[in-house]
Amino acid sequence: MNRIRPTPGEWEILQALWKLGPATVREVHESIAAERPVQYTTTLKLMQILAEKGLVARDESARAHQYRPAVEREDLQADAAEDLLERVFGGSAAELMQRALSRRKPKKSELKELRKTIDAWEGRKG
Amino acid sequence: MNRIRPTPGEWEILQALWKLGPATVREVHESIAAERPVQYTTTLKLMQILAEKGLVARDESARAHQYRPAVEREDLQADAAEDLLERVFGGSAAELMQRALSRRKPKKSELKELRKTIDAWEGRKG
DNA sequence: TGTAAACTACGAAGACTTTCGTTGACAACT
DNA sequence: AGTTGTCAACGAAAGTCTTCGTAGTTTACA
Repeated sequence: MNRIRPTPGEWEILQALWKLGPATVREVHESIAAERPVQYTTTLKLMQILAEKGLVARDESARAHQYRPAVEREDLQADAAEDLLERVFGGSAAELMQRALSRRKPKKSELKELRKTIDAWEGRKG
Repeated sequence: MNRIRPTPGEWEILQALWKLGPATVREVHESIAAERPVQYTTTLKLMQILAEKGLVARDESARAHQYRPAVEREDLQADAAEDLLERVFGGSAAELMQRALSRRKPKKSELKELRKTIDAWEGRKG
């Protein structure tokens, strides 16, 4: 029940790690710096904090440490989604869905995918 | 494009105001204090901050000021949902959906409602 | 060997958030 | 009039988050 709530900065690092696979600070930093201006030591610090918190693991055998996520992406995503669902949508998934797409004119393919997700549920359980 | 991001404490107040309708600090406070322990002045301070930020309006003509939301609930919810969608789910609504319900065994009625929401979209636009 | 480059570690500033105590005004009651 | 209760305003402490500079170490190489 106790949710892990990475900060926005921490999410950014984690997303980069999931995208890159095990990576050094330098690699993560360049991935992020391609999107927005940020100093190397800022990225480093965030990654050290994540390591302290146990959200990433690191291999220190090489001089440039290798980092990798130490938690399942799906679990963190579920934590985040549930948190929003409860705090902001009073538990109504339909409302969450509706608001998430309300300003966005979802594509047909997206709707199809959503339908498929729901079908999978229906099949799995009532 | 610039999203309004109430803090968790601010959300709590806003939810109470949407539930209660225009209300005094005392009323909001008692609604919240029924859920968790909190001092009156804490609630007051949050509401003053919300007023400063323009997220609530207040009528000061009576001694006990009357507060009401000054922004649309739907807009704030959309801001919050979009933020999560982008930051955590890379824009994939289907994944958001899936994670939001993954540990929850959604009820049939809930799935039906979701389907209805999607149908509404399909009808409104492709 | 000595200088430059690449790293990690560390600390700290500045902003934001939450929480609450204190103060002073006003009101109600005795 | 004096005491008690309710209210808004304010300030400030404690915690968190982001950001970056500085220091010190190791590696590369001229």
